[in-house]
Amino acid sequence: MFVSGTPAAILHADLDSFYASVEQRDDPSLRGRPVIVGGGVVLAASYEAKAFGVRTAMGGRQAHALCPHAIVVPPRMSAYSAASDAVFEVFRDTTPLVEPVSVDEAFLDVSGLGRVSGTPVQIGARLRERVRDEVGLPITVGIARTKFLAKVASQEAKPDGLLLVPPDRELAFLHPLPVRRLWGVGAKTADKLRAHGIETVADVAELSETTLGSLVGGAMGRQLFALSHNVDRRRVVTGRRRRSVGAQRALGRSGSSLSAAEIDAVVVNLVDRITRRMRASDRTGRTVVLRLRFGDFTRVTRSHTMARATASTEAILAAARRLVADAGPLIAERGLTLVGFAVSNIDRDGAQQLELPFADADCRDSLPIDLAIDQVRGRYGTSALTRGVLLGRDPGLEMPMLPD
DNA sequence: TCTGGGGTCCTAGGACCC
DNA sequence: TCTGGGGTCCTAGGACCC
Repeated sequence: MFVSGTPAAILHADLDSFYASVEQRDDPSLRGRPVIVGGGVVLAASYEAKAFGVRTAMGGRQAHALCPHAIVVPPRMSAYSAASDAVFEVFRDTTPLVEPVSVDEAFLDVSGLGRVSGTPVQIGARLRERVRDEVGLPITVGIARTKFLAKVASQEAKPDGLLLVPPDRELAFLHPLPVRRLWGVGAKTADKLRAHGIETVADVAELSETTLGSLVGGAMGRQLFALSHNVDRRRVVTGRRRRSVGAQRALGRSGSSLSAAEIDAVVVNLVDRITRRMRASDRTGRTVVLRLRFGDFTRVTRSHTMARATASTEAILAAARRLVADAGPLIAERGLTLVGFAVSNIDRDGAQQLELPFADADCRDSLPIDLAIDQVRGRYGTSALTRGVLLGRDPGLEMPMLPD
């Protein structure tokens, strides 16, 4: 039996109106005034703008109607990226157990830091002070025993707040909340639940797992059942690997009139951006996904899986062009308003390439580990997998034992 | 409400294999 | 000639998140 001296304590740290706060930090004339970052669409709004009903992802025209005196500034992505790095430095200085959620948000496991750093509330308060003093940004911290409760706590505490959910108050805190607060419940699922008279977390908690599953699908049903009963066993995990790398470009109304050559130029640019990022982060991928949005705002995806993982612009561009060519009739028929690509099936071990210790020429190629396993299995049978040792950049790595 | 850019995960059907 | 069950991979779409 595992006995821990201190109860689990998880912090959810979430920067407030991140992009807009960076703009207000860097330009004092924007402080205290409604600020909108973005042009056609609101990327971020300061709390002064939010007070007028302006929301993230809202169209620019609507935002202007709600708050005509707002100051609209173009996004400065590199400034946000630098600010994010500085904030994450404070996070990692607080505890090594940091799980990034996005540029402006992370979970921190501070269980067991008690003797060194104080109570979770003291740690959270100090974190907020440091981010304000050292980076100049407001940040909200939610503290609880689980990730889900910590996240809900930070949402409740915004802006610029700190909220602890005490272990003996968890259900009282959770049950009155609207279903939208449950992780994974968006507009569609909330509508579905409302149609059955389910409005709050307490309502969800009255249903059986089977009933929930029949309403919203198996996996979602299990998740809602667990969360509504305050069961969340997810750990704070560090070093999570990205599973896809993508880029997209909205073309506006003029997109429909683009020539094939103009579309190709966009395709080349997108693929170039993606493959640069893949090489910079030492990653390779096997599946190229094309994303299209049309004049009527319907969307489709098309994908192609290559024989081996790569970060080569040439190889990925060739696959990308083929996908676009195959979608030609659809594009001609419906008119294009957005084109994007993602490369997924990212090598599980990053860009680690391994050589097989077998004689065949094409088996001596450098292969991603997954593909190497497939090749060995196909060529020599499963038993070879338990004997072999792979050679390559990591010479000591043993072949994984497979269940069969 | 007239819609950006970056991601994650789940579902479901078909092909293929044993 | 007709047939079962289990598994993996690929493709496409959808919902959701920040």
